[in-house]
Amino acid sequence: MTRSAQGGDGDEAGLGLRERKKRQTALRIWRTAIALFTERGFDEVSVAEIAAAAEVSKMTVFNYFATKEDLVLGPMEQHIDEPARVMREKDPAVPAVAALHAHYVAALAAFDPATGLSDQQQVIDVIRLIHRTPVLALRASAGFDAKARAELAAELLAQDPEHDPLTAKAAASQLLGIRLMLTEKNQRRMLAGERAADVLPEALADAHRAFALVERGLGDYGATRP
Amino acid sequence: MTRSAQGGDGDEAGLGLRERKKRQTALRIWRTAIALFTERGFDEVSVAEIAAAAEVSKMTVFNYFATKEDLVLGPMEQHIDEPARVMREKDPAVPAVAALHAHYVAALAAFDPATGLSDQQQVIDVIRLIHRTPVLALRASAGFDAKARAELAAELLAQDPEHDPLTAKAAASQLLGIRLMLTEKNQRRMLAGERAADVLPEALADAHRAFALVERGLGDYGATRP
DNA sequence: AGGATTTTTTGACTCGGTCAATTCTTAAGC
DNA sequence: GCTTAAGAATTGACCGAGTCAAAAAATCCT
Repeated sequence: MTRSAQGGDGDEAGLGLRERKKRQTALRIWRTAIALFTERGFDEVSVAEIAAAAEVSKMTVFNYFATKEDLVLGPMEQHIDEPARVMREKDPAVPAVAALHAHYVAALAAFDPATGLSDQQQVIDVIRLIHRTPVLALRASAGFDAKARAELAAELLAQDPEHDPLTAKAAASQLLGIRLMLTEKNQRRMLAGERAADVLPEALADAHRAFALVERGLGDYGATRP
Repeated sequence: MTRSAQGGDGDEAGLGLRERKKRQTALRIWRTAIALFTERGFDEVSVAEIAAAAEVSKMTVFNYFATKEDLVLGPMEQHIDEPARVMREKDPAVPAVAALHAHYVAALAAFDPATGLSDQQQVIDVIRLIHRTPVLALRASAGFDAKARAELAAELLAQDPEHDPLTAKAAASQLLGIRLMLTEKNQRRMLAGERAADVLPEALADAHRAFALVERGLGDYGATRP
């Protein structure tokens, strides 16, 4: 438990042989799993097979990844707290919608995989896998959202205790719902084979429209206009 | 005896012996499962135990309920299409927010279990079970929401093809997000032991505030006001 | 190097869920 | 009323995910 305190998080520098091997093993297992999954589908590959292909025992796989699903979703869970972080670090004079809007647009422009825009084959493979596997789709959209929503709501409340908890949760729900929806649309287009750069313009326009909708409200949406 | 129409059982009139027995078996299994779950927890009861207690075989349980989770969540899945139905049947001049707002308020006033307000012990037991069991909570909030959102978005689009799909999905996401949040708050208060009638006033006030927020938008929520 | 610590492996186990074949029950035809 | 065909329910065997305890192998520290 003594974490040799030298060196930052810089990939593998000065980490000790044990630590380095652990990372290598984890990475090997993960790569093997993704390769097998993309080749034959999530449900058609057993953990035992992955273990064999990665030349470890089944238990070792579960040692590194709590569940079979985490083999696919694990790497994404680091992005969960992003919205809350954006709120925490923003200029207090900037409204919540504007801050998250700006952050999302910046992520789009940088082709951050978390927005769904990415030309990396591995990213696309994982996205396809999630979309093809109901149980993964469920945990991806729901599991994340629940945690992210709670954190964002907590952050909103912490910043402005004048607001009541219900409003904070409602705001968090709306803001994250939009994000999720935009990301899903981008992902669908990437899966359809488009290039990220080609999708970007409409993705930006979509983001503007969607965030504006949240900012100004639904109004009389859904009613026939005279 | 052609069609033995005797039997004032209401539900099961004129259904044939076989059909009646099936329903009885399903009901017996369900009741047994809920009883065992509430007594000892979802994860601490095996399907084999439920089968034994209900005096059927394990296979028969899976015959009536596709998965163990469905033993708890199954009965709720009928309410999924409610929002889409409300939209379909509403006066075209009424905005979407207003229609769903009104419908939710009416459901609250009627102590519809789907709103979280209910004094029935069995309903509360199931709610507690879901809140206590992560995997159930996930499927309850997420699995439903995904399907309901898709249906509502489709209905919004069908009614007014002028609107673009993205806006429809965003609207559906916001409207259902609010519903879910309000319901969760009600459920938490019921689990805390309050009576539905006592919770109702604040639940109504919450609903008004939350739907108003969706109607008018977040605006500059989260920014420090001068 | 050598002992301590941690990781990996092994093998056995539980539980959810599926499958195929068999038995039992019910509905219907004679 | 008896037989027969259709469906349920059961049985038992099976698979995969995930857990556990203890043995075995690797790494770390002095």
